[in-house]
Amino acid sequence: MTTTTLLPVVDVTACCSPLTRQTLPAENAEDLARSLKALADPTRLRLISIVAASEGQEACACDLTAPVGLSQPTVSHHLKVLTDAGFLSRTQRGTWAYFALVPGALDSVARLLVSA
Amino acid sequence: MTTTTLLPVVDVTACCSPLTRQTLPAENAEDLARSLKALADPTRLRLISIVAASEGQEACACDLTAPVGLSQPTVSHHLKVLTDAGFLSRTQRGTWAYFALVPGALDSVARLLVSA
DNA sequence: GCCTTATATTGACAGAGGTCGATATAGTCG
DNA sequence: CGACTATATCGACCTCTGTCAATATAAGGC
Repeated sequence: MTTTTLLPVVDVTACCSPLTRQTLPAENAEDLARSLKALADPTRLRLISIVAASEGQEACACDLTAPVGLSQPTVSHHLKVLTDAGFLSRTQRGTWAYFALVPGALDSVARLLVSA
Repeated sequence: MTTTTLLPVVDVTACCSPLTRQTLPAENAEDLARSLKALADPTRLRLISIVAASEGQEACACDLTAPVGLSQPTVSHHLKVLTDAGFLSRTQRGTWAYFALVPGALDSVARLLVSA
C-alpha cells in the first residue's frame, strides 16, 4: 500500500488564542485567514461534508466528482486546496486516491472562533 | 441616540447541522461559505479581534483605521462586509460610528465546523 | 510494451475582491 | 447657513481564484 499523507502546510493547531480574547497579531491573522479561505467555498464545504459522511471518514476521488457536478480537474483542484490547507489527507491505493478528514483540523479552526 | 442595528443578511444561527454530520445541501453550503468568506481576510479578522478586545466589545470606527494600517475607505469597506455578514453591529452616536461584536455570531459559525 | 482508466497539471478565461484616491454624505458646532 | 470632521460610496486598478478543455502523469491489465 502506497501511503502519501501530506504534512499540513498550515498547522492550525499551534496557532494562537481565540479571536475574541486579545488583539490578533498580523501574522496569526494571515494564517487563520489562509485556513478560512480554504474553507470558504461551497464546493469545498460539500467535499468535506461528503468525505466526513463516508465510511471511515474517507472517500475515493472517483466518487467525489459526480455529487458536486463539476469537472474532474476542478474537483481535483479543490481537493488539493483542502489537502494543502491540512483539512484532508490523501492516500493512494492502486489507481485510486482516497481523501480522508484530518482529525481535529476543523475543530482547531472552530476553536479559534469561539469566544469561550 | 440614533441606533442602526442591521439585521444580519446571513442568519448563520438557523442554518443546519454540523458539516461533518451529513452531506451539506448545496444551498446551505452557499450560506456557510458566504459567512466564512466574510471572515477569511486577515484585516477583517484583526478588526473583529480589536473590537472584541475593546471595552464592552465595542469600538469606534475612528480607532480602527490606524491599527490595521490601511486607508479609511478600505477599513470602512471591511467593516461593512462584517456588518452585512452579521458579525458586527453598527451604532451611530453623534458623528461617530461604533461597531460591536454580535453575540453568538462567531460561535454559530464555529459550531458548524466542529465534529462533535 | 500498449491500451485503458484514474488523477493531476497546464493554460486560458471570466468574475470576484482588496486597495486606493476622489468625492459624497451626514453630523456637530459656531 | 457655513466650516469642519467622521464615515460611506464611487470608480479604477490589479491580483486572486474558480472553472473548463486539453494534456500529462501514473497505475493496472492484457
